Amino acid sequence: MTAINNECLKVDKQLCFSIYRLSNALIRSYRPLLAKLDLTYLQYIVMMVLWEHRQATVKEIGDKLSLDSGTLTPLLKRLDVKGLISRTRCTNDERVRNICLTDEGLKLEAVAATIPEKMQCQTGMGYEKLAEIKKE
Amino acid sequence: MTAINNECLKVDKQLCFSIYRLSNALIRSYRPLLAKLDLTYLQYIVMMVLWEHRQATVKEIGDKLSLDSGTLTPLLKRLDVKGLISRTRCTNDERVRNICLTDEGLKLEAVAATIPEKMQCQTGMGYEKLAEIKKE
DNA sequence: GTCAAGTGAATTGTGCGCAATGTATTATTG
DNA sequence: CAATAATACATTGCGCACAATTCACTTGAC
Repeated sequence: MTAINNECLKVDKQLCFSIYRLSNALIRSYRPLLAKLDLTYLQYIVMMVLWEHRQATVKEIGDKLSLDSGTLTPLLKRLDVKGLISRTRCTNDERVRNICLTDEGLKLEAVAATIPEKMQCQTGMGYEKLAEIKKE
Repeated sequence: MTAINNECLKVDKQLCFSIYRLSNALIRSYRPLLAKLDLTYLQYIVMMVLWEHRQATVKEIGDKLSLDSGTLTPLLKRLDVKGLISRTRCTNDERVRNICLTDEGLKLEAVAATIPEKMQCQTGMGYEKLAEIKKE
């Protein structure tokens, strides 16, 4: 009953907020599984890139995940402290960091491999529908 | 060619990560519009609850948005500092905070009302598809 | 009334997200 | 070759998310 009362200004109608809430909820549901690996969800995603490519630069990881160095640098330091990766400078181009899996990081893939199937109630369904929305 | 090489452990196949990335991208696209209101996306969402209900307790806002007091308390303090809300204690139950719009907070609705239509390229389409996925 | 349990917020600490800035290092241009 | 621009990270600072803890207050059992 106000001057405005715009339906579009109601939370329940917001597509963006629905996706935001869903994203939080999904990551939350990963948490107990990932606790066994001592990884956060984003750390798990970064490890996934490395399990697939064995090594990568910070920029390559950032491009792949749409994340910048402000997010990745501290995260990679934490993975380094955990002993899962090494962060050496490239000899050709000293600006570049070469992120490599350690043996321990490599071994973790076997443990992580059990996670997707435990989450498969979410994954596998609805994926095609997502692809459409993703195009914006 | 490793022992594991699980397709499910590839980032591109991850439904959760697609949603996470989409959520970040959508909120990023709101940022320039919200900068004119001096609000973050989450502050905008909380204001939306208040524009609709005029007042609410911290718990009510938290239930509506699936957020806890650890997130809301500092956010509400910032809205208070901006002069958009007041945070009084309930007289019946001193534990409860009553969050109310100020006149300035109320006025902001008129400015905010222009945002949904500017974002309507995203909103309005794909909404039905989302509803399916949201059910999990 | 008194004690125990429950509830609503606030606090603390860790880890993102991201803009803005800084710092080497490399590439380019005149 | 020197000056400039571009590149790859690192740093800083703010604002979420959320688990865990604490505090104040209320309610319920006796």
